[in-house]
Amino acid sequence: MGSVKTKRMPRAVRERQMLDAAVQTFGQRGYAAASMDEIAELAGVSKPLVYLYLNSKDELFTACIRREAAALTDAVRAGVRPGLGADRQLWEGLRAFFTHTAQNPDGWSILHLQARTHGETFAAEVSAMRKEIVALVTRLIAVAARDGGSPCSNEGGEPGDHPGSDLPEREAAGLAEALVGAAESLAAWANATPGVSARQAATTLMNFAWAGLGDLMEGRSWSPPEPDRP
Amino acid sequence: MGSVKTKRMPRAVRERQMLDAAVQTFGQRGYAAASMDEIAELAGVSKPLVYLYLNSKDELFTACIRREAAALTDAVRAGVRPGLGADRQLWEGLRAFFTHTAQNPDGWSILHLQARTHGETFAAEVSAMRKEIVALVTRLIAVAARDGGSPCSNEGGEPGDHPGSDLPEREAAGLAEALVGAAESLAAWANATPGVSARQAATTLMNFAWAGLGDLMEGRSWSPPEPDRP
Amino acid sequence: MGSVKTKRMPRAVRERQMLDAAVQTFGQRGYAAASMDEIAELAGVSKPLVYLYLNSKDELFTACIRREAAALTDAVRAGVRPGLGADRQLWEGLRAFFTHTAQNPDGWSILHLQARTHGETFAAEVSAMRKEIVALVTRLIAVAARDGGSPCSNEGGEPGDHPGSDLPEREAAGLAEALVGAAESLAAWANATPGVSARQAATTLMNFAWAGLGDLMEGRSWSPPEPDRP
Amino acid sequence: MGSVKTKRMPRAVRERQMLDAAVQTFGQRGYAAASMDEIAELAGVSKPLVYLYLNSKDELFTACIRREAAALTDAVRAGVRPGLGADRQLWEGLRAFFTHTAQNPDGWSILHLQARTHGETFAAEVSAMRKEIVALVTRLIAVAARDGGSPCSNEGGEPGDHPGSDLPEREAAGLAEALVGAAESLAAWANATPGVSARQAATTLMNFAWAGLGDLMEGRSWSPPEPDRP
DNA sequence: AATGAATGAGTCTTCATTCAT
DNA sequence: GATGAATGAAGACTCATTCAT
Repeated sequence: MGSVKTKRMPRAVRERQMLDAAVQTFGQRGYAAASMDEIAELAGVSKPLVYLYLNSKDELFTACIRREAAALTDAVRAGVRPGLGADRQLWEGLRAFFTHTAQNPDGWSILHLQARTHGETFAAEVSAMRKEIVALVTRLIAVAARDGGSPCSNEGGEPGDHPGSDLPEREAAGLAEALVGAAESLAAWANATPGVSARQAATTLMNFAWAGLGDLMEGRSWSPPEPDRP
Repeated sequence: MGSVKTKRMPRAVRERQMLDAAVQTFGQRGYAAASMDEIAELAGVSKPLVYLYLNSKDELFTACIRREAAALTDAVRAGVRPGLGADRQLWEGLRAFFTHTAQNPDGWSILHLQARTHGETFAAEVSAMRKEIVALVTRLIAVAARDGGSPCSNEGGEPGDHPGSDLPEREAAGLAEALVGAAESLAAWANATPGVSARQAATTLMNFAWAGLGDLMEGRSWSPPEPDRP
Repeated sequence: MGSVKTKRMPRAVRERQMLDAAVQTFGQRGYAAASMDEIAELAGVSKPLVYLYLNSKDELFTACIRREAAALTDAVRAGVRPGLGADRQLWEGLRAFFTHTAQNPDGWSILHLQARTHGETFAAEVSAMRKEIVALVTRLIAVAARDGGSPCSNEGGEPGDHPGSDLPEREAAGLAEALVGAAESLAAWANATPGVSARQAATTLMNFAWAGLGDLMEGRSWSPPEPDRP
Repeated sequence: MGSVKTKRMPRAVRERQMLDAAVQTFGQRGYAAASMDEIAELAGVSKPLVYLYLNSKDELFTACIRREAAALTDAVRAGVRPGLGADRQLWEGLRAFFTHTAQNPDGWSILHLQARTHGETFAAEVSAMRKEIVALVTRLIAVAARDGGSPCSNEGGEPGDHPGSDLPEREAAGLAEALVGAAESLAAWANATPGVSARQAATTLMNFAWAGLGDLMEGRSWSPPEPDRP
């Protein structure tokens, strides 16, 4: 059904078809609710062939996760070119992220939702990728903080203008985590809200985040009220 | 096993035991992987009784979602008391959120992960709650924008200082979405990182978000570079 | 089919029915060729019930082996009453053995054939039983050897007549092994040859074995020709 | 893997390789548990080739049985040379038997265990071979009985010494059956017990059997006690 | 109010077997 | 002479769900 039932194709091609079908099915139904029968039919293949090539439901799912994770990180990394200023890098990275997730909703569902809900093994697989991205963002934030790059400016900012407040390690990690979380959430929102483009989602997030980061680095920070009983 | 097998308890009590067991099981295993057998055993009841009271797996899951959603929104709303300044309201809301999710990891897992991965019906249930919270946050943002509340200040800010730039409807929604997403992400991070308290998570998020919102309302916004080909 | 489909029976009864059906099916088809479907149907039960009570094909098979092994050893031991002379004991044991195997061909098939051909685990289960019987026979032989019981006589033999040649340990074990093997083989033969009763099979084996043992103990033994090069 | 993958070999050779692989696999795993995949891989051939040469799993198994049965009977017959005395013939036959089974454990497993547990068709195949051997032994016993060969003597015995009690047909058959069964059992025992050679196994059995036969032929026979009610 | 007994339907997985080249 | 590609059929096992008591 999923594709014209052409027989006798080289293994590599068939394997790709199967992964495509699997990503779609897992992404829409979830790991447990997806049946191997359904995947096989969608791939235009008999079930035994799926097993011959991919061994088990577990391995098939893992293969999906790996493929989609690689595709996503590749896309993001392709955006973040080291030559640019920190804000520009972040902007491009976000844009790549929103574009990719918008174009691969099933893959994104696998990474963002499905893999996290079905056993530590799968979750760990995604965790690795997420950590990589969080680290990348953390680095960008740290660079911005060091350069003191007035992040409100569009340009990279003349380095050395302000010394930049060295953000504590964990603080930066927390910020990166928040930013990535915000991005993940916006991705879903953008996909679900008609008329919101990847560009717009990225802009919203940049506005939200970069200004806050700027203030932070310049020492203007929000501090909580006295802990309950003064 | 789950509890001492006391016979003949009033229905309300039994029902609570079942929901407790169900939340725990669904939260940890996921909807599909959780078995009615396991839930019944954990509740210390026979399976037919679970069906007698809650009719089906679907309804049981829905009941869990509703209960946990109500508990979470109640907790958050209890924090956000209308009398305070917008920033203080946001701060208290976030603190309540992080505290509640830290204390109810299984319930949070159901709302954040499980319900979203198993069919539109369940997702819609959570969506309703989420929208409520996003609306609440959107309102806070709008208020701050109108009041022009320099959100950097700890206090509500003297209203009327600046007129406040009316944020476009969708922009506000996007920001709220981002903020909620960031909060969700930080909740997981705080739960998983030893030594990060609900207070700290809330502070991090306030720092991240409030300044950005402030800049935004004062017209200082980040704008994207020329769309590739001018 | 196997029995009138009466519903709602106490667990113990149903379990017996299942074991009966399993012994019959495993005994006739072999472990691998027997299907759980077939067993369930023969037992007049649905497959899930078989799994509920007996957990898995492996455990079901093991349960069959244990039950049949116990039944066989019980039968043999009931025959071999310690009060009698060694030859009489052997005779009664053999008769019990041939009688039991003739009446329980499926059980005997499981012990003698099926269990030995499907994995060490099952084989070990039977091995234990077989060792027990071989030990019992070995003991009888040793007693006869000590008493010097002229085994040709019908009576227990006046003990002390001849001192009896202490057979070497391994020699006795080999003899016992041979005797048990001969018995096993004769059991099949008796079952397959119409008109051969358990009594006759036992008599044939006693004639075959007892005299040889007697000669052996009295020192008259057959010795092999010169090893190859005369 | 099973052998260096040399291409384009004459059919006879390939067929032998396949049978070798099949005997090994069937012997160790049993008919049902052995997979054609495994056999093909072990033979270093693709599966279709196995089918091209041997048609089906059934036929392949049958071919194994036939080959191994022929090898075993050939070996035994080569030992039993008609010129010798009956006891010597038996001795040589047994020695050949134990030697061959020790050297071809997989083939022996097929004949002794596997073929008997998987359907009448296969069992019949082995049965034929077994009958041949039992007949051979029966003949030896009959000859010994006629010659009155005091079977305790090492030599053929002077014919005509005692007239020899004509053993009833069935009696002889039963004895032969017992002897063959004992041999089969001892073969397994010898294979499993380190330090027991084919020679020793044969000696043990000769001691066990020949003396008994001797007594029998000289009229000294064991007779059962009165049938229950004296 | 509560449960032991029971099952229909479906899922993952494997295997003997065949084409097309 | 030989194989990579492919499948129909079947089997072990599980689960949500219901009776009869």
